[in-house]
Amino acid sequence: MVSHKVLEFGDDGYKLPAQARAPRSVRKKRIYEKKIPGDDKMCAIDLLATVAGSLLLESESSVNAGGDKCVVVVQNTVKKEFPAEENPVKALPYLEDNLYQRSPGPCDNGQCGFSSVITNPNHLLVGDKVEKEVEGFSSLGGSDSCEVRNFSKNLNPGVNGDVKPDIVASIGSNSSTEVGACGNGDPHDSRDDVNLFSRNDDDENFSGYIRPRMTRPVPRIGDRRIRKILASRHWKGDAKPWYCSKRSYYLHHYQRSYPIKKRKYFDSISDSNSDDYRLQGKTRKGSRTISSMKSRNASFVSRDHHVRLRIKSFRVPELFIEIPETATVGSLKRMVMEAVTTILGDGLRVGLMVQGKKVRDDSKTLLQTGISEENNHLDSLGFCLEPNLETTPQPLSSSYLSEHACDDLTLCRGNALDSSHQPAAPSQADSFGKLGTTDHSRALIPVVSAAMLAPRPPNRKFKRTEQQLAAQRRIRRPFSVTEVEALVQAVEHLGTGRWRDVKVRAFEDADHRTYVDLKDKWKTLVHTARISPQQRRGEPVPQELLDRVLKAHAYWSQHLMHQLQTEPPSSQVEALI
DNA sequence: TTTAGGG
DNA sequence: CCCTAAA
Repeated sequence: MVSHKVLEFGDDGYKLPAQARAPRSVRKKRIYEKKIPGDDKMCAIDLLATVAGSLLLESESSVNAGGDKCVVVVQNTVKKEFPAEENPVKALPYLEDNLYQRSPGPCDNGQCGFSSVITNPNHLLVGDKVEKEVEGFSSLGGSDSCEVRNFSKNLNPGVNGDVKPDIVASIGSNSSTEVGACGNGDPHDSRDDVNLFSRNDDDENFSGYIRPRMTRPVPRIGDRRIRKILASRHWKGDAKPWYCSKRSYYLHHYQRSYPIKKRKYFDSISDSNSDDYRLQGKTRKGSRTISSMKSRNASFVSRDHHVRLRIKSFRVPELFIEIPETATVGSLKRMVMEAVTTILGDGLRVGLMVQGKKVRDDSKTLLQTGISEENNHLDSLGFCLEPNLETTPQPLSSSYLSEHACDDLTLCRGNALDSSHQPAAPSQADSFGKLGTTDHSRALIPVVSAAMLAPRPPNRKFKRTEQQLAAQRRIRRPFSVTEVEALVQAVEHLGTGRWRDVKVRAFEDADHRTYVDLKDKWKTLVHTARISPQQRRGEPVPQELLDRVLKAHAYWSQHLMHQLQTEPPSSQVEALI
């Protein structure tokens, strides 16, 4: 028999219902062993999404909050509040700063992730199509729902030219797999930020957002966990959302930025990408801080009532790959690629959570939803990426991708490269702007855009679904006579209603046998014992064992009462046997 | 998370 | 083995 190695990538801390999604291997650990602290945070495939929202209150000038990889700007622009001819002009400087005035950052290995730009339809903040977009919005009748306009902007220092779509996965000690964006985490571009950094992180739960990250290469495969398991699911598409827990809050006042970061569930993550999120268990305090700051600075309230959010990096969920030891490295790579591609290509949609509740009504305004600087709901805002299981094809033609996505790309690039629009810090623009733009960002945009915007090719989808099913299904593992013996013995003692105990008692070390498996096996054993030997299939089970099965089954059928209590007296068990 | 049952 | 309603 060929043994398999199950490579486990990633641990986002996003948890799915164990029984529903978690790979059996993981599930088993969680259920029976419970030995690994934090293991419960493992999620199966759950894709991605680490999202951090950051609130930015209005600021006249640029805010170089960019300390991290991804930037998402959401603006709840309302038409009447923002005359078409005015908004873009105002917004542009800000955005440009945020998106492009970044240091190349620690992406020295050239592996940058992507960031997202979310903006109102009438408020395309990037690119030379602003006016057009605004006009278009006007005709939309003031829809204020946000939509993803572009999805990816990362800085790739020093690299020019075409770069193929690339996904960077960082595999850390925490098994975090992340489509990371990096390379824009440099603080140099903001003096105010520097001040922030001088601040003690332990103080007030602040963490200098723009603190330079350690230049650790994103992909770290060295300490990934490799668990040898006989069976494990590959990964499974699921409707469960991958909630994001990372959040960052930024309050910007004039030229200052006051990054406030909070972190709720990712304390265990040690990846450098998350270094600046270390605010263990201080979420509440952080919120208070925000409030106090707001009260102290009335001007924090945006004149334009914009809500600015920052979403940092979307993660690729944990991947589980089962592959024979004899497989080639190449095949392993292909498997990983396939898994990642499947995740990204299977269609994603953005979910929004406000105060723990999902906001499904896309027509609501941010104000109505409570996403506003005027209230405290900001600290409970979260985005998540979830699989788009809709069967209905999205109204986007396939050409959308090839054209519009590229347009967006072009927009980003063009703007990014053009530093002349950046009044706030031209020098910085010169320093990093030209370097940092695009290549990598561009690399990821197509992928992500495709995932976000493109309709899934029906045929391909179907095919993949089948593939997934095949990949998900655990391999069949017929019970050996030895196993049957162990099962029968355990049931004789414990009864037929305590499969968990049976598991612990007799199959503790059999990772691939869940209590459900044992229950199922018992069921088939009983059935097998009742049918004629001619009708039985598979490896024959000794009649002696089948007899015990029937005997035990009969016994426990008569002792359901006791079953819940304790084992029957050994004498009875003896008699039973 | 487990159990209990149908698929 | 899978999927899930229930507890």
